[in-house]
Amino acid sequence: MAHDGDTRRAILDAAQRLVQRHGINGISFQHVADAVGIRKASLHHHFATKDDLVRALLERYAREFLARVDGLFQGPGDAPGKLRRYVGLFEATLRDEGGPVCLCGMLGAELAALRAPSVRAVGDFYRANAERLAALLEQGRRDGSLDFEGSAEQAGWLVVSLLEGAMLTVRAEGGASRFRAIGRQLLDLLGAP
Amino acid sequence: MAHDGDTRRAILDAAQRLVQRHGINGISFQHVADAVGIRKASLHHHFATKDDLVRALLERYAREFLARVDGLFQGPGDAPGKLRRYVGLFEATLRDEGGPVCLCGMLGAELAALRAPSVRAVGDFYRANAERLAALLEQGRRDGSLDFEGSAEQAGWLVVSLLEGAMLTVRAEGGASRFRAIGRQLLDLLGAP
DNA sequence: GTCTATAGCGCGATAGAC
DNA sequence: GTCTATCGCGCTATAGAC
Repeated sequence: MAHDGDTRRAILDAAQRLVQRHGINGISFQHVADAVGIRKASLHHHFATKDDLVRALLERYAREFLARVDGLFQGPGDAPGKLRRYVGLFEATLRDEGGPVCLCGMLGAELAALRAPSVRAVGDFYRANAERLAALLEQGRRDGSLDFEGSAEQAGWLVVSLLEGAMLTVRAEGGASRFRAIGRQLLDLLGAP
Repeated sequence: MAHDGDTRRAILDAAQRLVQRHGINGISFQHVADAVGIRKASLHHHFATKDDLVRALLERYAREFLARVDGLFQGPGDAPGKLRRYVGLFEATLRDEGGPVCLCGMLGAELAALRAPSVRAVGDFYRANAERLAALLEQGRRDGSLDFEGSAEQAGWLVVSLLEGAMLTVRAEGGASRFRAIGRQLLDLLGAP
């Protein structure tokens, strides 16, 4: 590799894909090294322990995903349209080869294998999404483009839990088309036109 | 042990608790044997391979959970009340010590580690729940005790995905109280009084 | 920064005594 | 049916040459 940063990025890319499919307990340094095309010892040079790798994966994933969400929510369009495209962010992941799910959905299931800082990072990711959704839902309800009962804050948490859960369940039954149908049903329940 | 069936049941009980907390990739025969108080080799006498153990766990879990659902849905009460108690079935699991989740929610995340028959068993569990929920939701909408947009079938899938997802996400952020709040929000969105 | 080699341990699974 | 002992392998992590 020409630059050290290139190898580091290649490792994170390969590791993320593998964890999204198999989980952190389902992969090893050997699997990641094989996918990158380097030796196991070289991987340890960039990430000394598995925990270091997990923390780097979580940091990058949350930063990039939330940047996309902010770009979407702060851009033009009404609340229902933004919600549809938000669901599309998850759906795009699911359509990739090998049935990957949201990194934080997978690690949420394997929470017992994570150290406290990573547990917090997973929870922070859920919370950051729920808060952004709550603001969007409240705005949509105020301007009349959405119509639903209950608090926008709890509705935001419901949307996060639903999308994380749907990514996991549809791999066993229904696939991406079922995920799309669940996304449409969610918009129906939130009173989107 | 007096009867062989007692040991078998003790193994299944211990293994289920461990898998619900750590996942199938997060436990070993050694962990299960320690929890039961027998040796690893004795465990292999009852379940020759890990796959045999997983299949037995799935068979028993689905049978017992769906029996509870059927008893609930076929009993007295209106649709909103039955839905509330259905959510309570999941909530009861979550309140136990050590943060266990639905066995099939956990195994849905670790689907890549399962053989085809177990993958089918997980999908069948989701489907069985979604179908029972769809019938209940449709009945509630017809008798006016529920009020929501979209197809009851898709709404059933939404409820399953939401509850499986919420069990996983609230372990990282919010705990059982957040799960209850999400359950209430779901009933709001479905037009329950 | 990448490599070969290896330490030290836990894993699933099996053999065979009692 | 439960046990001790062990096989062969994969794991995380490290040492040290290049």
